Amino acid sequence: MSGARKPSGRSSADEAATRKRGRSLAALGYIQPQTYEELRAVLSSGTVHFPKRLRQVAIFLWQHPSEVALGTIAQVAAQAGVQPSTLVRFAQIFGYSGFSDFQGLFKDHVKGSWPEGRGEPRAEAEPHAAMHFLHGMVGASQASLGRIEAGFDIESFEKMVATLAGADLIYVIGSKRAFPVTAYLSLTLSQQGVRNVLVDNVGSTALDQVGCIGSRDAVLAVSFSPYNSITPDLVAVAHERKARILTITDSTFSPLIPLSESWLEVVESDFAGFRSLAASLAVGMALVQGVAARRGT
Amino acid sequence: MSGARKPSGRSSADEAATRKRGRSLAALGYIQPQTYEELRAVLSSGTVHFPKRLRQVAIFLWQHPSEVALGTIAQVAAQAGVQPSTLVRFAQIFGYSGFSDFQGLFKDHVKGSWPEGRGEPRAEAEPHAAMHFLHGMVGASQASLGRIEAGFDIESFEKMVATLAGADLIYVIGSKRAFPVTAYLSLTLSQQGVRNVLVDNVGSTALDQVGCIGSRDAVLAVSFSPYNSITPDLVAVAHERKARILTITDSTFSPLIPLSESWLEVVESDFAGFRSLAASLAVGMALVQGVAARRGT
DNA sequence: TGGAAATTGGAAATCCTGTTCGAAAGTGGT
DNA sequence: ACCACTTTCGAACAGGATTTCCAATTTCCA
Repeated sequence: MSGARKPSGRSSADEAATRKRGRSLAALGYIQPQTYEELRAVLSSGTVHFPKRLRQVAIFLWQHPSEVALGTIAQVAAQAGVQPSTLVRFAQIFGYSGFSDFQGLFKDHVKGSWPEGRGEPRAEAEPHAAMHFLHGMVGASQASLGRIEAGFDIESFEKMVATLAGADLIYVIGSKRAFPVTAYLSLTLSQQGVRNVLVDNVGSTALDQVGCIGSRDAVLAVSFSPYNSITPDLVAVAHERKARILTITDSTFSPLIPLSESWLEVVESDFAGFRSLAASLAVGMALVQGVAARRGT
Repeated sequence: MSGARKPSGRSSADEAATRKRGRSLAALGYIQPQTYEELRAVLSSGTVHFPKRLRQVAIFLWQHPSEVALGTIAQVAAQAGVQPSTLVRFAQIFGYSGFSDFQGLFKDHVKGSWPEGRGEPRAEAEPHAAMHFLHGMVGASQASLGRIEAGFDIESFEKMVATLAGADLIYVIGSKRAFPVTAYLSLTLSQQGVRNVLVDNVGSTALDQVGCIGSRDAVLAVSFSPYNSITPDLVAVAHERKARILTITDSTFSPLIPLSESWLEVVESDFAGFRSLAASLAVGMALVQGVAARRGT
């Protein structure tokens, strides 16, 4: 619906609005912005002096484009602190027949900025394509980080620290995307003087390594979906050998959870299919610090 | 907004659906995914075998999340090539009362991945000591990320992408703290179909590996201070063999810079001696994406 | 300060969307 | 080949969302 603007309805509504309002804002000669960037340009030009409520709307549109794109008129109005009809009026000032039409601008923008994971790797049309992706990646990382602290399971965290600190030897396990995390965990643990084994499967010796795990050892496993790596297998072996399993994973569906004594959920955002590791690393560092602090005493 | 799912409505609808469908798909025990990542985890787990139309839906959801978030049910159905009611059924299988509820998942995801004026810098007091370090680590990561975009050297970035895209084979080099970064770089490059060699020095074969570098190859080196690792040596060898050297490092004093054709400075913050890798990873991902985009044509 | 014009708030009316339901078409097993 | 069951389709219905309209309020100018 909203994606396709109907030219017929627009022009008639436009005329009607202009006729009725006489020399009001609509007559100031704003042409209908055809893209989100055009709209931003108009809003930021500063030449427009809106009355109070409409200014409020403009500010909200500026600051929360995604809310506008995703929400219904009622939701947007509530968040902006205005009446739904005010939004419609705002849209009409810019020559649109109504809010839905106007909203299409925002939807298109969000859609366009959202590189679909699908086939066509659109040739970078814009010169700032590189910056845009970097920005998106930074945004994904920050989103991941921002989610950590809300609803963080401190209890599990404390239990994990205690178990790790009490363990004889710590095995750190993770493959594919999780491997960078485990590599850094292992490095920092060693730097803190905490003995550990990074199960990296070099030489395909991982199974033999975990075959040596004893009941006084702990396993720190990191695993993300899809859970098709060897990590679940390795952890299963460790579990059979009565090691204490501690897991960092990204959903409650992880096959590691039933095997784990404690676990933490860390959800990473992605941008265009490239996933952040920022949150997992931060949580991991916190674990290492906690363990080092306990051991150090 | 739609983000707030109504628990009351959900449970009753859930029960009703389960009762009616008997031992159909809905009874297989899928719990309602609460986040988009969880949903992806389920879909990618491969354990689910949908009938034809529903599989079609699953594939479309996977490939076009933004269309789902922004469109109406009719638009989504048309693009996916199914009936609107099929989408409703799909949503109900996962325990949602209908499509609107289900769509909220996608809206939240798009909103979350959208770098937007994040609201108020919530200044909640730390209720717990363990949280303090986590908070510090998150802060360090965010500080690192925040510094990237200011003063980012787009020109160098573009040159690096061009060189990498034109290279015959890419050698990725990094030790110690930089290793997690290079490991992830190598992984994502491979996933994008870009051939590369991760010089990990397993078996102390790194020098022999770089001894094979040719003049049409490129080296992507990541190095942080103190520069006392093996990385400068390896890069020096590569430089002698006329390979094109590209560097990500954390200061202009890095010994790699004189050897490099282009370089990027990425400064990471630390907290209590634990250094973030968030910025380096974000920049690295951007590089990979750029290379994949160029090669993809 | 008075009055006219512009702006705003709110409710009613309309349009459209999402959901439900029964029938038809597939599918697999005996 | 038949039967039971699942899946898909399409239309009717219900509910919400958007728009319109008018009264109330505010602003601005004389």
